[in-house]
Amino acid sequence: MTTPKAIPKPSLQRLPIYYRILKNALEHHEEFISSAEIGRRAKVSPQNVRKDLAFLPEQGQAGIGYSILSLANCLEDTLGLLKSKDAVIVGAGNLGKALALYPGFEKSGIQIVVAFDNDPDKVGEKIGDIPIMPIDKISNLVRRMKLKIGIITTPEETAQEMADLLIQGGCKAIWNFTPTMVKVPEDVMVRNEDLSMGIMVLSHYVESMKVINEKFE
Amino acid sequence: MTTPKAIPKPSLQRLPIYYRILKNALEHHEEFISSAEIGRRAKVSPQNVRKDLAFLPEQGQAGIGYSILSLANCLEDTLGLLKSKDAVIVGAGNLGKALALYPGFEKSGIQIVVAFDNDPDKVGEKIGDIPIMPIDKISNLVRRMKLKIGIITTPEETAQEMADLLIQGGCKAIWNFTPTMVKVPEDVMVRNEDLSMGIMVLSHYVESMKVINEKFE
DNA sequence: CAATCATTGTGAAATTGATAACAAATGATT
DNA sequence: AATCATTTGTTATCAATTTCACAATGATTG
Repeated sequence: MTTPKAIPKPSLQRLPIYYRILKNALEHHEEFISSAEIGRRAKVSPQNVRKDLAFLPEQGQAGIGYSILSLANCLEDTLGLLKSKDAVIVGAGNLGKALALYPGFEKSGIQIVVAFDNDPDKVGEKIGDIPIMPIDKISNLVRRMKLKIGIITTPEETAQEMADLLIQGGCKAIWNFTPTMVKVPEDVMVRNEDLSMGIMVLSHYVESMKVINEKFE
Repeated sequence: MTTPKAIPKPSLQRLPIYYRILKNALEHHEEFISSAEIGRRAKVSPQNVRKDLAFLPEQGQAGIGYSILSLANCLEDTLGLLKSKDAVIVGAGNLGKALALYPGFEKSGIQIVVAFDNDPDKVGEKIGDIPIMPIDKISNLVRRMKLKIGIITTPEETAQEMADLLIQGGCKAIWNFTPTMVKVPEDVMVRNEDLSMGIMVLSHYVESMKVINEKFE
């Protein structure tokens, strides 16, 4: 009934940072934390932290701050970290392997349950405990296992094709590590994580700084 | 004298997307492209595309659009993709290896020239052609080789330490793949690429969608 | 060659996000 | 019990970004 007002993207992207800080604080047996302290650690202004947290049902206590435990639980709920979710990786190259073995996913409740590759040498092998299957099984398996999250780390030429197969199988969220922008229906979320884009931005910064420095050197 | 007005961050982050689209169009032997078409492919409004491109020296032609070749060249210049730049990876784990071998960097003019790790078994080995050196050599080597770009893929506990060493050696841009927010001086750009953050955002989407779907199922 | 069409560049308006400011709440202190 | 310092939630303000609207421009057409 009361649509829980959608969280704006910038806020949503900061929530995982706060979550990380809270988990860390918990390990140090802290109990309460102020927006000022969260802000210091996350490099965000305290006001901004409070604004972000205002989107959550959890409330802070004036004079005290936020209960770290409650807030962390609340974030786990909001970010959907509690229910463990299964995901699939398409492309068992270096990047695919690295992601499959990335320890951070488990902490986020993500479990990679299967990988796909078209290389016959790889099919049948395993990445850790994760079996590698041929790509013509994608749709079927994704559907049968009710997987909703697909990660694409193939060469860019096949990215769209792989995305189509995943969606055909019922995937609703796609994490695309290739430089192509894959096209998806309205109801599917795609996050393009083109790594060379990141390097271009850094590259621009280093370049533009050189210009400035040349004046002074 | 005339400071070439700094490009706002949101615009800067879209430029690599446009660049990718232009390169793609070039391969299809297209010659001119309109802001509307770029926008369609990049999922950005045409006005916004024009505003972004207005930060570049390159101009479009009314009635025709932008010369794809000129604009691509201009972007290569602006993003510093022409001049090859050397970079360093700290942390020769799975992710570090995957990045070191990632083919996309070369296209962006980035060359990984050396990796560092504290594991004595890894030191002395190579990732492709890239030698792995002990971390106590970071500052020295970075300084001697005048490296400006550092990529951190160590466990999160050591991230800050590694960043400090890189900066001590003269690095001006740091790409941090650990979940920690590293602190850096004003003149150093840091890009935090916490992968588990990405998955949390997707995870949130899948969760929030479930709520909606449950109403209809 | 005039009229039309597609498309850019840009100033103004609207929206969105961030910061500042402050009343209300809470525990600590005197 | 009263006061003080701390810290939240919220409203108002400010800044950045995006969208809107349209005049200006150059190609195309009859």
